[in-house]
Order: sequence, then structure tokens, then C-alpha cells
Amino acid sequence: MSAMSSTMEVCFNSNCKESSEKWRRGWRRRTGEYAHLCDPCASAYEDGKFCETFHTNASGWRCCESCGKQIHCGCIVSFHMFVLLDAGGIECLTCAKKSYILTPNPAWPPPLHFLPSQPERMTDVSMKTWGALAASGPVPWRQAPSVFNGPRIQANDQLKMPFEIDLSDRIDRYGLSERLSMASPEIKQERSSERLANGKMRLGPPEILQNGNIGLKVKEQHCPFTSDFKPIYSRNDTSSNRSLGVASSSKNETIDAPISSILSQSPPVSITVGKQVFSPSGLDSSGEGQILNGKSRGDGRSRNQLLPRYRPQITNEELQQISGDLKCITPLFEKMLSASDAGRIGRLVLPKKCAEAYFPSINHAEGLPLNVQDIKGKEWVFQFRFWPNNNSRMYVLEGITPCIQSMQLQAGDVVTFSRLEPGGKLIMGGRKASVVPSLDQGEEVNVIGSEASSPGDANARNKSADIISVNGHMKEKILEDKLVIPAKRKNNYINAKSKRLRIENEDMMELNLTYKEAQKLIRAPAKTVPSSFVVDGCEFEEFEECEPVIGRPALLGIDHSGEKIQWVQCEDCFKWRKVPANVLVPSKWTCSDNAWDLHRSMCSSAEELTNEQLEQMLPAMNKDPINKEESSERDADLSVAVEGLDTLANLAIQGEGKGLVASSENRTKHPCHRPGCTCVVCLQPPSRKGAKHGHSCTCVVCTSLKHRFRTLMERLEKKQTENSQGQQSHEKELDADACVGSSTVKCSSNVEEAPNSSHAEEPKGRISSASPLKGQIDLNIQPEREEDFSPRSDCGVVKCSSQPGSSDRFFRQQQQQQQHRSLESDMIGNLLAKQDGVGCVNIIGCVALDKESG
DNA sequence: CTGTAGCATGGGT
DNA sequence: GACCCATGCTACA
Repeated sequence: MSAMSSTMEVCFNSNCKESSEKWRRGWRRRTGEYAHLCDPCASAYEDGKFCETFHTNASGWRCCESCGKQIHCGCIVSFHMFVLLDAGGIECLTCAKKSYILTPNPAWPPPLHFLPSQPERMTDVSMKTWGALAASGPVPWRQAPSVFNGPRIQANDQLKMPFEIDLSDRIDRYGLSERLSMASPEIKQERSSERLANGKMRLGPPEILQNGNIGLKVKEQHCPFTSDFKPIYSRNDTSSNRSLGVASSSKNETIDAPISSILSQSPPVSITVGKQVFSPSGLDSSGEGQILNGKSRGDGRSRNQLLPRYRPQITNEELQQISGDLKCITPLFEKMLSASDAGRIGRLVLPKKCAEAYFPSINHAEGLPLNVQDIKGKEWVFQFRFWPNNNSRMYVLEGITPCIQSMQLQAGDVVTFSRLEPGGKLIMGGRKASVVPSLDQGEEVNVIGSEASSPGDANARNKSADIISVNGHMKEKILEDKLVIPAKRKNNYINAKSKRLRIENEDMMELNLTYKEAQKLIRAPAKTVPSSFVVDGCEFEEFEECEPVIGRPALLGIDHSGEKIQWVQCEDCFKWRKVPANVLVPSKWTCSDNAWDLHRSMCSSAEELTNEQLEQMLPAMNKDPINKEESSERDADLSVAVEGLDTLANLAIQGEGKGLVASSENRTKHPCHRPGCTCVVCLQPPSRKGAKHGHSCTCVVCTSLKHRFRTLMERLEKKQTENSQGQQSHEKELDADACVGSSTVKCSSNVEEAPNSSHAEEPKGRISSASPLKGQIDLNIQPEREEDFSPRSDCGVVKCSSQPGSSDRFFRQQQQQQQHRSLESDMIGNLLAKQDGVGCVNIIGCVALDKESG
């Protein structure tokens, strides 16, 4: 700071402007450079009298809450002369020193690109130390003041806060650095002995609380210039007015930062946020992995920092809820409950590193019982154990189901593990995914459909958007509790890690949709004239190179005058309006579009339908589990009727094609061909050189298609007959099975295989007349699927649920499809010659035909 | 037949 | 390619 230079410069002090060949270093500027001061100004600065000398008439003076000394708060010069108190006000550094709370003030974003060299001490000691800490193990300390996670800090950014240097200087000036840099052997020894005793961690020295001054003891425990810190996340209740505060921007702010970044960037001081004192530490008693018999547990990897997804994202409120007053809480880690975690098995798979770092050491697979207290104070005993797994271990916590249920957690929610001081009691908390606060590094838990999203997780967002794109606005009621997407891990948690979960979430769409319904809702976009052709009496409508339009579904009805009409729901007010039956209602339709009833061409107009009438029209609403609970809230229910596929989905839920009238033409729609499309059009003949199929094409594909179509008709006909006979029992089966399928609507049959010959010989006319799918067959064929379909799956409709297993099955189905597709072109000829079946309709109306013998 | 415990599998990192 | 871990599988009670 007092370095001299002989370069002729003007004093940086605007009130001085002396030119001098000799200048001295003053305060650190935002650029990272130092203010060059003339000798007198530098002296004033170093004496702490700069502002008193030059800024007496400036505003921004405040008094130290403790000693009353005036400090020029509004000045960069005095920026490091004071600390912000949690309760407001400031404290001069001298007083702050007395309370051993050395949290620097929040600073501006560090000048990444203008970083001057670090003062040697900081570089050599502090930074190395912290750098070493960052890589030294799971860091059960993640809290950091907002200053660290305001601007996103990358872990490897060599950030240097301005206060780092100056603070150390100040500390030096106040004679603190000596003390702080003194790594007491006693303390070290104490820490070592604390790490683990008898397999149980001693988590924090009792004396932390004994003197009633957590902050004080914490400071002594946290020698900033040693690499051996004890992490204490303490609730500095009594000394809050003496704590250096870094204001938390919000009460519920999550205090989080990449550990490595914190450790590598933050000054080695404890930090208070709210009422908490955050004492950074790379290691706690377990940070290096638990030590048993003097030997560190865990492999080398376990000493790496926790994966972001396991870093506790606990909030102040949660901490307060957990710890109460005068207690220290050390957030350890957290984990999003997977389907299996939250399942009936009651096993929570613990992240290995976390288990080894924070839980007692276990040497036998049987493990040991672990007393855990939930946030309500209820004691639980879990069995902490492991399974050998690939030369490794897989740690699980058994018997968590009651606790999970007690906390009303489910898959997607988060369980948190913290440690309560004194005593080191494990605290298990829970967080509903839908209430997760924003997290650092863009890690958030999102509720699909909400605006909350992780900024750094485009993929996750996209995935969410994918779902949204299907759901449109999707039913919030469904989403609220079910559709929870964890934002991501480093790249994308949900996208990469939780593919199953994602699929499961998609399953949660509870989308019951027959492909007949899908077909009726698909149409060519405006200005697009679909080509049509007839194959074996089946009229196809094809519009390539454009996205299909999902028409707005409507409910068929008959006017009081006996005229056929359809009821269409306004997109804005959700009132149902009557339009002529032959009208093609666009997917986006509002009352203002109601040209047929001008009296009801405004949303303010009353609805013509009574609730009873509507309920009659939507009888299935009361059958559906979801809609059942919503049936009493018709408005709320209707309010979620949305455009496009969302509406499609909703309508599909509401009934199996009841009253759906969206297409004016009874054609099979084949919207567009995309990569992966397996329709007969996209599937080139085995030679792969053929042109697209025309209506008179007699290639093997088209021939097979015709054959399939007949079979489809036959099967559906049989299925319908059978359904009408045993629908009730069948529904029970479906419920019991909890959906063998997926969000892909699938048609399968529980009908015995019909001999192929009969298919081929089936009179065409009979099929056409008998089948409700006359003239409707999608061209998308996935002939490979055979093992996917439960014989108990309903024909043309499938219920999807979040049941574990269904998603996985679907996932595997998808994988198998992919694999099959890669072989498909080679095998298509043979396959088509052999296959028959009824299909699977996905949301865009593609039909995958179930392979069938014969 | 059902539930559970323990291991195996395989996608993801 | 090793490791993690979600979940499937299966023997067993």
C-alpha cells in the first residue's frame, strides 16, 4: 500500500491533484488498481484520516454502533474501515476486531480482467490455503454471503475481492493477522481429535457455545491462514450486533456458492449472513472423509468437493426452523428424492461422498442405526448401510419411508441433511421442490411451467419447455405437486442425470389419448393444402414440410333446435361457446372469434352452458383421478384448458373421444416427416432408393400397410366389443397396473391374436363400416415394438402415471425403438412381411404398430 | 402371492 | 474407463 513509485503522476485524490514524481499506493480501485496518492494524501489514508481530511463535507458519514466513531461509509476510501452489521448500522473495524468478526463488506464484482498481482501474503498463504481447501474434500460448508453468489462466480475464476487485500492490510494494521495466521497446534490437535471419536463425529467443540459467543469461538476455530478449519455454520444470535454482516438480499435467500469458488476466492474470514456466521472451511470433522483409527475414509475422489446437486441449498428460514436459536447448524448435503428413494422400498440412496463424509464410518454391510431428527424434532432411526457395488459401495439409508411421508415428500423433493450443534445430531429436513429458492450457479428446482428456471440450464429449461410444449400451460394443479424438474447439476441434472425422472414427469401428464382423438385434433396448418390419397379405401391426408396444427377440440352437441353444434372453449375466459358443428375451430380461439353468436363474442358474456350440462358433456372428468378432485372446481379446471396439445391432452383426459370434433375430414393425418419418422412414406423401400409412396404404390411397404390396416381394424373392432363387455373390470386392471405404458398413448390389445389369414380375408367394407377408425390410420409405423405392451393395456388408451417402472419401461421402449430404428431400414422388408398389429399413437399422431406374430 | 433384501445392470458423468 | 447411482431383478422370507 505504501509502495513508492517515481513516476510523475497526479495524486488520485480529487481534492488534492498534486503532481508528484513520488506517489504511494492508496486504496484499491474497482479496476483492481490502486489509487496513486501523493505523499501527504497517502499518509492521511494510511492513518485512517483520509476521509476526515478530504471528505468532511461529503455525505455518507455514519457512526460506529459500538464506539460511535464516525466513518465515511459512502466512500471507497473508507470502504474497509467498517463492517456492516446484520441489524443495520456499521461498526468500525476496531470494534469489529474486538468481536473477532472480520467479515468484509460486500464489494463490487471483482475486476476479473484487471487483477493486479496479489499481495504476497494473500497469494502465498491465503489463496494457496484456500485453493488447497477447495480441493481437499467435501465441504460441508456452502454458505456464503450474497457477495459471493451475486454475480455468478465460476469456480476457477481467480477472483480477488478488493477487500481481500485491504482487509488483510487492515487486519495487519490492527494487529490481527498475526493472531489469525497463527495456526495453533492446540487447535489443530483438537480438530484432529474431533474428527471422529468412536465412529461418531464430534461435530464442533462444545466450547463454541459455552462462552455464549459463537462468533468469537468460531473465529478462533477458523484460523484463516491455516488449512485446517472447522466449519461452523453458526447462528450468532447474541452477537449479531457485533457481527460483520453481509446483508442477505432476502430473508429467504439461499446462501450458496460454489465451494471451490468460495474457498478460492473468499477471504479467510467468517461471514455473517442474516444472523448466521458463516465460517468457511474446507474441512470439517468429516470434510476429509471420516477418519477412523486415524485413517481417512473414502477414496481420493471423496475428497473432492461435493457435486453441486448435493450441496445443501438450505435457506435461512430453513436453518432457523431446524436449529432454532443459539444453535449451530451445519448443512451437510441434500439430495433430490428419486422415484426409488421416495418409493415404498424406503431406501434412500445416499451419495457416496456424502455418506462417507458425513455419516459414521461403517465397515460392514449391515451398517448401523442412525439417529436422525427431522425438522419437527421427531426422532427417527434409519439404518445406514451400504451394498458392495462394482468394487465400490452404495450407501443407503433404510427405513426412511415414514420420515419421508411425515415430511410429505415425494420424488423430486429434496431431503436435506444438516448437523446440529452441539452434539452433532443429524437433522433431516425436506423441501418441496416447488418451493425451492433460487440457487447459486443457476441451480434451481423448477416447477415445470413456472417461470423459475435455472439460468445456466438451458437444457433443463428446454426439457421443461418440451413438456410445456406438449402441455401448453398444462394443468397447474397437476404440475404443482408432480411435475418437478430439478434444474440440473453441472450441465443438466434433469436432462442428463434424470432422464428417467424426466420421462416420469412426462408420464405424469396423465395423458389418455386415443390415436383416434389425436387424429381428430391434427390438421394441416392454414394455407396448407394437404394432399390426399386413398390406400385401400383409407383416405390419407398428408402435409409435409410443415408442422401440424392441433385444432381446438370441441364438444359435440345438439342445439335446442336439433341442429348439430359444437362447444368450444374460449382460450381466455374458458367459457364454452357454441359454434356450428362443421366449423373448424383453430387451436387458438377466443370469444372474440365467435362470429356465430355475437352476443357471446366477448369474454364478459355469460356462458351458455350450465355446470350440469358441461358435466354431462364431460362425464369422464369425474372419473379421472385428477379431474375428480377438480370436478368441484370447474372454473379452475376449465381455466387450465389451453391451446394446442395441452387442450388435446386435456380433452383426451376428459374422455375417450367423446364428442371430439375437430376435423372436418375423416382422413388420417400425417402431418410431416421428420428425422426418425417411420411412416411408410419416410421409410423408403428396402433399397432406400425408392421415391415416396403414392396412393397407387404397390411396394411392400404399402402392401403391408394395407394389410396392417385391415388387421388394425379387426383388432380394434374386437377390442371394442370386448371393452364394452368388461370395461369396468378392465379399468380396475388398468388402475392396478398403474400404467404399464408411458405418456405415449399406445394401443395394444388384449385380444387373442387373430389369424393373419382372417385379416387378409376380412372384407374391406365390413372393416370400414364397423370400425370407428374408418379411413383413419396413421402412416407412422413402428413395427418393431412387441414386448412393450402389456396384454392388459387398454386398446387405444393408456393411463400414464408416475409409478416407478412405467417410466423406465417407457424409457426402455424408447431405447429399443431407437435401436430398432437403426436396423429398421435393413429389416423393414422382412419385418413388414411378418408384422401386423395395432398401434401406438404418440402425441403427434404417429402410430406405432405393435408387432404381432403372423 | 407379496414384500423385502441384496445384488446387478446400465446410463450418465 | 472408472465411478456413481437410479432402478431393475430375483431369491427369499
